Amino acid sequence: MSHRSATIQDVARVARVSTATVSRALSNPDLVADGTREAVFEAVQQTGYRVNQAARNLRMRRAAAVLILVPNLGKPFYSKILAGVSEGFANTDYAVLIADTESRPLQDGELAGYFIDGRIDGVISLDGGVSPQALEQCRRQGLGERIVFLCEWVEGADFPVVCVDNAEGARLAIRHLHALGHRAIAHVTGPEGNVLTAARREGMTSERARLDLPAPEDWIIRGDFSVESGHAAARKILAMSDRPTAVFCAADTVAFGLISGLQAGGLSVPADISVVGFDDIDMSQYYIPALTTISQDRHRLGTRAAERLLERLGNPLASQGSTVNDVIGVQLVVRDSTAPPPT
Amino acid sequence: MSHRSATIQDVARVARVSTATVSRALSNPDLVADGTREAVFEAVQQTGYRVNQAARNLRMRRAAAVLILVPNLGKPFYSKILAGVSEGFANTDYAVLIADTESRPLQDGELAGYFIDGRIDGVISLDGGVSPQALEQCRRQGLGERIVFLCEWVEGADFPVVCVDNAEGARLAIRHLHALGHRAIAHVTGPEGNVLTAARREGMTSERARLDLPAPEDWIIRGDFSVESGHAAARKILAMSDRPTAVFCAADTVAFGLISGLQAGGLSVPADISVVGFDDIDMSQYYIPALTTISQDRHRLGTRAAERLLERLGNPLASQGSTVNDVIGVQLVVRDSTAPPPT
DNA sequence: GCAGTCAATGTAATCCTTTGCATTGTCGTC
DNA sequence: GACGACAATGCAAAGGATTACATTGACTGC
Repeated sequence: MSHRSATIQDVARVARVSTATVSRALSNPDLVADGTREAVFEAVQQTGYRVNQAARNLRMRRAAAVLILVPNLGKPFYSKILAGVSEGFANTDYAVLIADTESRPLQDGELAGYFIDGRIDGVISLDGGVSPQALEQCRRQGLGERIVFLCEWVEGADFPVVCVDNAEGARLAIRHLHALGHRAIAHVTGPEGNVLTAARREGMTSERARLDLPAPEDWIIRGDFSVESGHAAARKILAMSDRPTAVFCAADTVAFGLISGLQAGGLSVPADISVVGFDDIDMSQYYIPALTTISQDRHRLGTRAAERLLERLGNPLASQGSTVNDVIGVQLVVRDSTAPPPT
Repeated sequence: MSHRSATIQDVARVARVSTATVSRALSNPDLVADGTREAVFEAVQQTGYRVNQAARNLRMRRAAAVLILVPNLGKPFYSKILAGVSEGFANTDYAVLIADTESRPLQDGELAGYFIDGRIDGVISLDGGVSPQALEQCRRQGLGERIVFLCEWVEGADFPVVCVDNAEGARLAIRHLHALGHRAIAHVTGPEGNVLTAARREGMTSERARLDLPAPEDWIIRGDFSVESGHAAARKILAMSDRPTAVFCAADTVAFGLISGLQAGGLSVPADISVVGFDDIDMSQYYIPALTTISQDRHRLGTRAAERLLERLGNPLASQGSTVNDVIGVQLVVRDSTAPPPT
C-alpha cells in the first residue's frame, strides 16, 4: 500500500530479472522465454504495475493521442460522428482529444505546435476552416501524413478526406421533389465559404438545370446550418410573390426552423409547401411532420476517419502523396414533409 | 531546418545559460534577471523551441489531461455541456479527453488505471452509472479529490456534484400544469436506476400529492430518455380508458416522441393533451408545437464542473472531505405545448 | 573590513521506459 | 573439440524537462 505506484524496477526486482526483460515481456512477449514471461506477468499482478505513459511517450517520441477538431460541439450533427471516431480508437492505445474550434479558434502555429510539443500524433479535422497557412506549416514539418479531414475539407490542400457525396445528396433531393411534380424548388444554403455549402448548392443547381426547372436568384436563400437561419428563411419565402412549392435545405436543423416558420406564417407542410433536409439527424424522424431528408451514416463516417488516420500513423510510408478520398454514399429517406405540390 | 525539434538544451546553448535558467525563465519568469529572461525568450524564438510535454509530464508526475466520461456522445443533450467543459479548460494546459461509456464501458479498475499510468489528472463524469467499486478503488488510491460528477451522480458515493435542481424542475412543471387547470397529470420517466429519473419522478409525485391530484399507478410510464420511449408512451396513453390531460416528460426528447405518437393517434397537442419536457435542448423551441419545458443552462453546467475540478486539482487540500454541491437553478419555459385542458 | 543576506545562476539528480549493444550459455556441425 | 549461430538476458544510455542543493557575487550593517 505504498503511496508511490509500482515502476518497472519494482516488477524487475520481484521477478528477479532486469527491467529490459520486463519491458520486452510486456511489449514483445516472444522475445523472452516462457518461464521468464510468466514470472514477469506474475510480478506485474503482484505489484499492480502499470506502464507510465509519460515515460513511455518520452522514450518512444510519440504522444499516444489524436486530436479531433470540431467546429461546434454544440451542434447535434457532430455527436454521432464523434461517437464513431471514439469507437474507432477504442481498441488502440490512442487517447482522443477533442477541441471546439468555435469556442476557441486555433492560434497561429498552434496545430503544428501540438505535434511538436508531443501532445498529439495525428489530427482528424471536422473543420474545413483550418487556415491554409497552418496546414502548410504542418506539411513543411513533415506532418502531412498525420492529418485527415472528415465531412469538411480545405479546398486546394491535398489531405485525405472522408466525407459523403454531398452533390449527389442534393441531386437526390431535387429528383425526389421533381418526381412528386414540383417545378418551383428553392434552396436554403449553409454558411458562405463552407465547402459543404458549395457542394450541396452545386448539386442542387446543376440538377435543377438538368431538369430544366426555373431558377430565379432569390430562390437561393443564404443560411448557416442553424435552426434560426431556417426560421429567417421562412419569413423571406412567405414574403415572396413568386413562391416556390418546395424547399431543399442544406441541413435538417435548417429545415426544422423553416417548417416552424412556415407554419407560423400560415403555410402547411407538406400540403402547401414541401421541405427536404440534409443529414438525417435523430430528431428528424420524430419531427412533425417527419422530415424527408438525405441520410448520411455519421457513425460510419467517424469510424472510417479513425481507420484512415490509424493506417497513416501506423505506416507513414503507405499511400504517400496520393490522396485517398473516401466517399460514403448517401440515401434519400422519404417521410412526411414532402408531397405533390398544391394544385 | 533540422528534423529534430529544439530541446531546452538548444535554447540554453543559444542563450548561453544553463537549462535550469531556461526552465525558470519560462515557467517562473520572476526568478531570473531581466536581461537573462530576454536572452532566453530571444533564443526560444530563434530555435522555435516548444516544451516537450512528455518530458515535463514525466518529471512533474502529472498528465496535463482530464477525462470526461459521457454516457452517450450521440445524444444532443450532451453536446452543449461538452462545449462548456471544453471551454472551461481552454485557458489551462489541460487536454480534454472524452470517452463514451456506452460504446465502450469502463473495465474493472480502468478508471484508477488511467490515473496510475499517468494518462489523466482528473475526471468529470456525466455518467452516474460508474461502478461503486471503481470509485472506491480510486478513493483508496487517494484519487477522491480528482473526481467531479456533472448532471448525474452516484448515490452514496461522496464526490462533488454539479447539477441542476431536478426535483424543483419537476415541481415547476406540475405547478404550471396545475395552474392551467390540469388535474390529471401523467409522467414518462427516464431509465430505471438513473438518479435523474428518481429525482424528477420524486419531484413530480411529491408536488402532485401536495396539490392533492389523482395519482393512479399507470400514469407513471417507464421511459428511458429516448425519442422512441416517448413514442411508445404515446401508445400506452392512447390505450388508456382513464386518460390524463397532461404529461410531464423526463426529457425533451421523450416529449418529442410522445407528441409525435399522440398526434399520429389523433390527439392534438396542446388542444387535447398538454406536454411538458425537461432540458430545453436547442430543438425544443422549434418543434411544432414549440415545447414547454424546464430549461437548464447546459453550457454553464459544463464550465462550472470544469472550474470545480480545476480548483481541486490546483489545491488538493481545499474543501477536503466535504462535498460541495453545486446546484444550478432551473427555469420553466412556457411555449406552445401546454394549454388549459379540454372542457 | 567582515559576517550575513539575498538574488541569480549553475550542477546534477530525478522522473520511468525502451532499446542498442554486450554477454552468456546451448547446440549443431565439421 | 573448436567454432559459429542463435536464443535469452543484462547493462547502460538515451529521451527532455524540473528542481533541490550548491555556488557565486554584490551589498548591508556594524
